Amino acid sequence: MANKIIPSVKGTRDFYPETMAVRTWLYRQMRAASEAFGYQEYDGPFLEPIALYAAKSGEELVKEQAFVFPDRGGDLITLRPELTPTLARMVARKQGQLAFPLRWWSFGPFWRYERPQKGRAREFFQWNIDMLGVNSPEADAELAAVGAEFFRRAGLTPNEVHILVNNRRLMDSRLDALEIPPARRKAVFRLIDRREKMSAAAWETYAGEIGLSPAQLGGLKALLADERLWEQSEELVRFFAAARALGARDYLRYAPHVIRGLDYYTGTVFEARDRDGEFRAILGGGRYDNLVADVGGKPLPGVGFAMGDMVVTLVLQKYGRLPALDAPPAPILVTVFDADHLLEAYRLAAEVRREGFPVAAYPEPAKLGKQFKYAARIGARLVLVVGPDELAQQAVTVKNLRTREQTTLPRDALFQHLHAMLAT
RNA sequence: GUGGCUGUAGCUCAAGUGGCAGAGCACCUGACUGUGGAUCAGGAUGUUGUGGGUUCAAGUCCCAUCAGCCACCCCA
Repeated sequence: MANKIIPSVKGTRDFYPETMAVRTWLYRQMRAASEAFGYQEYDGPFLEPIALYAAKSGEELVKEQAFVFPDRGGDLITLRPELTPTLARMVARKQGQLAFPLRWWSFGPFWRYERPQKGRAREFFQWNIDMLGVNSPEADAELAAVGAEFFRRAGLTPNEVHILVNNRRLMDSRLDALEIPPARRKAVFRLIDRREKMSAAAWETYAGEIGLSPAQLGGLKALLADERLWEQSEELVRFFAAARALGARDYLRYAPHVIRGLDYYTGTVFEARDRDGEFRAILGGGRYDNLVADVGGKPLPGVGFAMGDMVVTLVLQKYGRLPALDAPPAPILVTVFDADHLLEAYRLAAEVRREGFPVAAYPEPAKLGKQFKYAARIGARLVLVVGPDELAQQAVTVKNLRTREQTTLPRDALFQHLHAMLAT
């Protein structure tokens, strides 16, 4: 029994119908938000050569976190840890044939060999959405607006989640002003990224370790405290103006400490969080120029974001926004009175199906009590019975499990009755 | 990859300082030889995550391992 069940692979999840319904529902909201802005769905292979990721991505993502294994021919295969390189290749291959600005979105599984924990598994689903071929703050704002649209459709309000925005070029120019050399830029970005995770003292010590002078540290702290820093960036000024016009401004907020981990972001970056800061980022994205050139295409600017299925589900649970997803497999169950009436029951089930109702038929003769109990278990609303009495009068018995009312009616009146009973 | 907590029937959990493994819910059967979620009466269930070790004796102690959770790392 239990000791014989082969365990699932670490960090993977079994999607029972209830959780599968959540995944499907998320997919539907993502689709709705994407298509509302004119984005087309696409997908790539789940298996990719490791070389695709060697070109870019964060080094750790490929070296430490990707599932890599040799296929039977000896080639190294990767279970895709992210979609962006695949997107870059797909675009590079047909660059001359595609209409830009290109708006594409996707939802599918990804794999990363990490230690599972809250909001993070080794196999997860992710929504990716990108616009390629333009380099405008307005395009950036549109992507943020798509994210906001998703939250709105999912029932998450600006009081519960927000999208924090910053711009790397802005931060670069400010760091220039502090005379922090480009060589140290990466370390300083990491420092900024970790501000809220460390104590103030530890953070300042860390700043000293990466070579910041007290004056530079002071300047940096002033930067990170300046909520109006964005007003000095023409890109961000236009970004917020466009977001306002798009009706997404209430979800957006400038946040000087948001910098994002991935190296390839070049301009505006953003991430969504629950406002209590309880969970990790719900989505993350930004402008990444030169991506397509990295895989051999012509240079092409782009902006996009990714949202995993796990954190957003936690947030939706926290705020009680997951809809009741307990739809029964079928609202109608046809019982099998006994072995002699099995085919009669099946003929009835087929007729009702042809009328357009989803119908489950009991798959073998069994006591009616057992079949009624089963009907109640699966959440069926109506139970149909054709036994000897009904057959003799060309009738069907219909029991409404909610009201417990039962009537026997002629077959030609059945459909009308079913429509009426299931209408509410 | 580093550190911490946890692991007992399908589920939630019990089993003073080591002494023959239990309850509730759920499940199955029957009362109800044409009817459900109610009631009542019965019933089945675990090599206590796995593998070693200490002991006369281990769910209970020790070691290892696996899994889950949490933090770090990284990020969705």
